[in-house]
Amino acid sequence: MPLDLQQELNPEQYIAASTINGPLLIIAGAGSGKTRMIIFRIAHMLEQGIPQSSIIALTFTNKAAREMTARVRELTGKRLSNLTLSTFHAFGVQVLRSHIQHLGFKKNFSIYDQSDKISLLKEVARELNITADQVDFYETANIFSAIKTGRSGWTREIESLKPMYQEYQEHLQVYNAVDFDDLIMLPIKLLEEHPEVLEYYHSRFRYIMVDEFQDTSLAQYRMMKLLSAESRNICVVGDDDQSIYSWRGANYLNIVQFERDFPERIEIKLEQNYRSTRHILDAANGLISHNENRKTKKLWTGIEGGKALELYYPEDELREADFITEMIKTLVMREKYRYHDFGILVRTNSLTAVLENGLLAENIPYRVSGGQSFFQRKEIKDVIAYLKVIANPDDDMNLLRVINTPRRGIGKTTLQKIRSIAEEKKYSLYSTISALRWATDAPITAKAKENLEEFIGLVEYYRERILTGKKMAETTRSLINRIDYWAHLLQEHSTNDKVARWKYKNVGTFIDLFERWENDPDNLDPNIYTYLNRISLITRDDDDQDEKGKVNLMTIHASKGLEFEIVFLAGVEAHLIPHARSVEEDPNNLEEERRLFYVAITRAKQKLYMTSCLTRRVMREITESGPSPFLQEIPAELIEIHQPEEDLDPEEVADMFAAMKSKMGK
DNA sequence: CACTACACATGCACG
DNA sequence: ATGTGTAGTG
Repeated sequence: MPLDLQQELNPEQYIAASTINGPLLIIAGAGSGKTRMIIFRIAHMLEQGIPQSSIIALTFTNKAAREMTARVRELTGKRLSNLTLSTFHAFGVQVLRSHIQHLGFKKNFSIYDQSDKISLLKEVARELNITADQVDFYETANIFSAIKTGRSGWTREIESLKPMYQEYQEHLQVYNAVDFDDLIMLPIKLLEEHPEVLEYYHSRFRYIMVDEFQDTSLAQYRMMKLLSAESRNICVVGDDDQSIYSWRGANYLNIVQFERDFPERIEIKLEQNYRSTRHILDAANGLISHNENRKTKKLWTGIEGGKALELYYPEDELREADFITEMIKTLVMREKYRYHDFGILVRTNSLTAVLENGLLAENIPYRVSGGQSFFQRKEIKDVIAYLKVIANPDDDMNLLRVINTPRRGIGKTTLQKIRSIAEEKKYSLYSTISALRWATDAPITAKAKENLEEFIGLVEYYRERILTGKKMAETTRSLINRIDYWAHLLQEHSTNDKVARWKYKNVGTFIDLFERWENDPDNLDPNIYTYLNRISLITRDDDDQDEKGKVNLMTIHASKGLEFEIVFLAGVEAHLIPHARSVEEDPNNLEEERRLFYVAITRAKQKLYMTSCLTRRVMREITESGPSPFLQEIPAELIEIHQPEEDLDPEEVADMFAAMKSKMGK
């Protein structure tokens, strides 16, 4: 049955979905049916006879990519093995897998995440005799990222970090490892410096789409521009008002740049909102109109009426949690809402703990997104580190992680000696150790040498088996037994074997996941490299078990793209939103903070409750808290304000104090 | 020389 | 709560 685009879409969506040639800029407001339009656009292209292999659609998260693939498959009923629908980073990995040898890396390269990166920086600092109190590694990592992606250059104040940067880059090369920024920058390098690579991608991808365009970085923009240089069939979809990732390099000015680079573009605005009531939308419009750097647009909705927004002033964060849980219970009971109809949004992750406690105390089922991802857990990272060393023995960071996990009698002194040899010869640790086996004058004790040989033997034995690509999960299980990881956990948590058991269970779950992936018939290329690349790209918001029947607790950032019948926005306070640190860093961030508030409001379909605490405990200290200045930018008639109770007599204060104390005690 | 226990500081806004 | 650095032990 052919698609009837005109029937399925509104007039603007229809033009957006049916215009497939030439550059196209789509400004899609919150809740305007953007994803649906994209799905139909892809389906329409396929129906027009464009081969799957010519289409590439780039998204921001794996989750979005997965959902879109599923929906296109559903709509077209086609198998989509040749359609490229992935994140920029996953596409980058794909490019590197095929062409990285041009850049002096081997195909079995490791991908370093933020924590690997920081370990490497520490290692580099050690070698340059820089101590931890001289540099902030976290900050340095961010500076290096900005340098690498071309967001900033070497200014005088950071010039002293230059040797460290060079050393960092050299180490990556020796370890045959790339960091997250390299996943974008190295493909750009390949496209720019190797004409045959550029030609290959030009002839392959004739139709390019980019979703969440407002969140693309300068580097990603360059990549996408390179890809579309020849065909000029480039469609970008975004909303400048929802650009909230500038700290990760996102630059909504790419929208302006696009208009310059593609003057022949067609521009379409999707302004009908299908999500929220008038009240909510008017509040959002009122707020965002205070931003100066934006494309003018006016969202409208056909959903009339609705209720006013409500603002409460709880005494402190414990009362805030009480208020929210009470309200949820009441609404579930009286108005037959389900738990999954509620979203509780916060500006920072640290605010979730108290709210979580409140939900727990009231037996309200909930799920938190964010926090540590499964793959970031220590015990999982240990197993992954073994696999990474097996896949790429030159990967020093992961080798250092596993060489003494569990303890095998290879201590500081021995390692220090090997490190200095490795550094001198510009070898990886693994090759240094391997070479040491034959050396008669090795400057290490016989015992240490024996231990090292045993370790190398272990890696080699498992490497051989894993690289066959058969029964990899089973082999991993055997490895975990062989090193007696269970004993290691027990010893590490000698006071609390519950923790040890829990962690061991996680390891089991990880291997089961690996096994399922390995045996998936849709998986065309089950080998250790593709698996490691895949899990390196998984981020925290990617768990797709969208559990029904649970209240959703998350940061505003994590809520982008989601919607809830009822939204609670907690901590609507002066130093939290706009976040003090953000504005302090750069006053221009104020507009981004406002966009963040805008995103929060527009998640709500029917009702928005906001809470602003009078006092809040931040790291031991109780601080006074004022309401967020953004509240005044929402038209007053849209908000119902519940003033705090004032002039408490001393007795009441004492009672409150006691109540607070007893709460904190549990 | 490896390993343990203990003191001590940090907690890194958002992925 | 967590990691990191250090002094003491076998």
